[in-house]
Amino acid sequence: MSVQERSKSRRQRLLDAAMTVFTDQGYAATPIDDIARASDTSKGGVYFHFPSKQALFLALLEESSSALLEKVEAAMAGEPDPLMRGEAALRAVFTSFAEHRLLARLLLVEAAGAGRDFNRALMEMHERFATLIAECLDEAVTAGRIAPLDTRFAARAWYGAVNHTVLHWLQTGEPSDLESTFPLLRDLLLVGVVGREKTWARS
Amino acid sequence: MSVQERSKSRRQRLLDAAMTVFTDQGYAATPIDDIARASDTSKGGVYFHFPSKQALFLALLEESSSALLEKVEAAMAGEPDPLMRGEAALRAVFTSFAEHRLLARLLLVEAAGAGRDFNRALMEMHERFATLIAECLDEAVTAGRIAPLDTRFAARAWYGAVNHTVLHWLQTGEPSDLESTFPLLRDLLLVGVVGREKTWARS
DNA sequence: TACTACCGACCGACTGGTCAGTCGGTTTTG
DNA sequence: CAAAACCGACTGACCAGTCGGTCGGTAGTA
Repeated sequence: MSVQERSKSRRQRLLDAAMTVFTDQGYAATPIDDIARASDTSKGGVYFHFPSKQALFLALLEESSSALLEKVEAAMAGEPDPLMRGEAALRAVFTSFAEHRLLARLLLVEAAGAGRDFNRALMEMHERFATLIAECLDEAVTAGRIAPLDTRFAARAWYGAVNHTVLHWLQTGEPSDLESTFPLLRDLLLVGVVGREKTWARS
Repeated sequence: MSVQERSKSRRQRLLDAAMTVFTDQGYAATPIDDIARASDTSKGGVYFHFPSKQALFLALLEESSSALLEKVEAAMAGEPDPLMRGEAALRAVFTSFAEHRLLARLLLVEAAGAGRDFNRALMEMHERFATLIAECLDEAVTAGRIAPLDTRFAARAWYGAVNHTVLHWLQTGEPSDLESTFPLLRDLLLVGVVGREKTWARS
């Protein structure tokens, strides 16, 4: 294996370990040594790849949220209808979190209370997601599919509803199958925007 | 002032200072000495009233959320109609947060990422609020005002939407007048439950 | 009233442990 | 060999919690 490849895989190992340990113990309560041990490397190795503990956490946040965002955009790409696209986005977030508990914990729990610097980064991420939804709503308004409204605001409310539902699942484990709640939530949210009489033609 | 009175006011001074300092710097980043200084007392004094830093934070959480809950319940007490009562509850949460930024920051930001032990306490608090809403919805269903649905689930989604809206306001300061978004949010949420054709008779 | 004995509230210097970040040395690769 | 990657002992700062001590008030006594 070349040096660059080795280095890259090292870096990835570190991020993976950081994900596990940070989400298990929380940012503040996690010593760098734990990450070094969990990644089967060393403290010096961590500091070779990342300038500080904070930078490591930030990189982890960045990497994770970008991956999620890509997944969501991919899911949306297939749908021509704006409302369908919105639904697809929401569903993608849902299923991703359901599959990756740690990701959910990282983005929704740990990042929130880890300090001022992280809050800003986290909020930016939330806004990126909200923007995707808002754009769908905008298009739907333009197309006359739904009545005009403050789409950014509605998008954030949606997103908040999703987050809190996932959060509840994270903390209590209920419902055991997170994805089963998706249709419930989708209907609740969509009706709020399109009105009951036009509700999704679906089960 | 009697000894007991003095002691009680001392304790309150400590909680007030803790509120200020914790919400400013975050739980982990706040040394007890800072709270001692901010309350114009001493480290020993803090540990006389609270067995540990964690216990102090927990007491603060408990006290704050209980106060908020009482306010909400008081607001609900006046309304005979279940849907009105739900609206009143939501509005009370909204206005309380708008008036007390620090309270919002404590309950929605700091408590979230301060560690496992706190998450449980926080979740319990969220559930208490969600229960209030769910009970309104249940009554409304029984009265035939709205179609049957998983009311606990809907209540949590509502609550999440509110939280995220407040959170966004906290972090960005937009909109400058938080309470102005209440009608917007209320309509969005209520329509999701009652359907558009029955929407609140109001502006 | 005056004097004393006592006690709960409070103080802050100190301790023991922890941990982010450093640095001189070692290994691996090209 | 040179350079990049990596290691882990070490340092300095920081901080939760402790503990011996002070002080103001209160109760008991005469």
